[in-house]
Amino acid sequence: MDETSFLAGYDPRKYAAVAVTVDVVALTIRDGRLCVLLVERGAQPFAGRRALPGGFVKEEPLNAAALRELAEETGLTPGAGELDRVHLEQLGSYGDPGRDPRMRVVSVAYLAFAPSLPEPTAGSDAARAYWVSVDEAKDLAFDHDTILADGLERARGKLEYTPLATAFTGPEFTIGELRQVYAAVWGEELHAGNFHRKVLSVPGFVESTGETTARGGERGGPKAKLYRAGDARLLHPALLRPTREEPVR
Amino acid sequence: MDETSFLAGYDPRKYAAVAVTVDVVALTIRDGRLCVLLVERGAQPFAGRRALPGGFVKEEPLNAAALRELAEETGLTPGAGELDRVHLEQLGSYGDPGRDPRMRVVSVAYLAFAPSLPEPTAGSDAARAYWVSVDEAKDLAFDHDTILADGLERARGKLEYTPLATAFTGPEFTIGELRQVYAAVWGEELHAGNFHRKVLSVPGFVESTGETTARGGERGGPKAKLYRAGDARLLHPALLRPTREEPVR
DNA sequence: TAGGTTCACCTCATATTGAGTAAGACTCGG
DNA sequence: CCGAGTCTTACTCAATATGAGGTGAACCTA
Repeated sequence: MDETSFLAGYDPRKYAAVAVTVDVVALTIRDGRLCVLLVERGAQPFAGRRALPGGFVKEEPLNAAALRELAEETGLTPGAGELDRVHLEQLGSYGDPGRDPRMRVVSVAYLAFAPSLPEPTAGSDAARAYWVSVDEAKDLAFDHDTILADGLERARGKLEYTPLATAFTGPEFTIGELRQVYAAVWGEELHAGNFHRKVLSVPGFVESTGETTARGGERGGPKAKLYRAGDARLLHPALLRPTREEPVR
Repeated sequence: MDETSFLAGYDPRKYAAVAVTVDVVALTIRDGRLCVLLVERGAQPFAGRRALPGGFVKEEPLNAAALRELAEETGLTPGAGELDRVHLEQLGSYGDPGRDPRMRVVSVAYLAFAPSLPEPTAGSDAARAYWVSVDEAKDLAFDHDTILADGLERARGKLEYTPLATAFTGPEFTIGELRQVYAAVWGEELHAGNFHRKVLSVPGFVESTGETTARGGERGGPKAKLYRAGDARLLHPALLRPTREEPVR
């Protein structure tokens, strides 16, 4: 059988007993705290419970579906530049039978890093969406607790060996702001002097704009130099998390 | 319409035009070369082309589907212990429209590390499967070239910060054998003295059995001490690849 | 037995890190 | 306007990790 006649007699519906969705772990930093975008579910199952934003994949690539869902829930429009600075990467797929009580659903999870975005405005799909500190994001619907935990662990690791912390800041930032991103994601303070030395010593991590902030910090301190993201895609050597005591056994 | 209302009263057979498969990048080391398990496709599309082993997901978890496909293609039986030492992890999902000419197929790719396994025996499903040096694994069906490349990059990275190199060896191994695993996966020789020092200095990487090999190496040299895998799940500090010259920009 | 190979150590120079100190520049509250 | 407190930036110093190379003895094959 040649390929043409094979395709002609092929019935896709024969195999399709599985639905494919995308779920998005969208992270941002608000007031120095790492936050995740959640939606309130309106219908069964898990009605009233919070969940990660997501939905069915249409005739589009998987990452396009994730970006579309993110745009719909935040009320921001892709293509208008608002989501250009969002970093999006695939996290993994979750497809255990029974993870959705109605049918077999395989969900492709995505991880997004966003600069501080506005609170989703009412009046749209996004009305049910809001940012929640990751510490308070528990008891989510489906297996979204697991997906969120995996996303957080991935994010923490990514900050070690990639310059993606800059995806959480504005286009220009100070070393202190960058340090606060690391502190929020890792959940611990960093030694300011060593961090400063390290960031400037890794080639391609940041580049100076030659400018400084117009004012000092809110609580004092001198004007800080401004930087923008460099062209490195990997940090070498990496910026390792402070002593995780013993390595995971 | 949100996910919930969409799913209510949903008949998957009626609408779903998407199928879910698993594909497996199974790696092993044969004669000092990193090899991947490929199958020869017998049916359209891509009949006669080589492809990664894989197939449709049944009523089972995704990782179980991957292990089942691996077992079917190698002729080994899960549960009989032969596949117990195989490390299996999810690599990622590939779902671009058009990647399969028949219909929308989302494939969840898995990465497997196996000790040197026998050549798949004829007479079974596995008759069409064989190990191929990764250097010669090109022009695969579907987007399997991309999946393989992603798997190789993941494997190379995993060796840096996890003790998974031991998944390529037998239960007991010498430091030299372990070094050859790294050399095969990374594609470059390592400094024997420094490697030896490093492996023994990382807590939990390997533990001594107190035994030595019965004979020296085939080409000379003293009997080597034997080790088994330790209980660490992460290497700290990591065992970094030799200078990748400039970091990836 | 000769020659080459490998293992298990070792040294030494250089990088990198964690911790602490310090000089100024700046803010805010009084 | 003053003083207390904050923050940036830069420095030192010790401990640790890495890259390169060397040594002696065990062991193989020829």
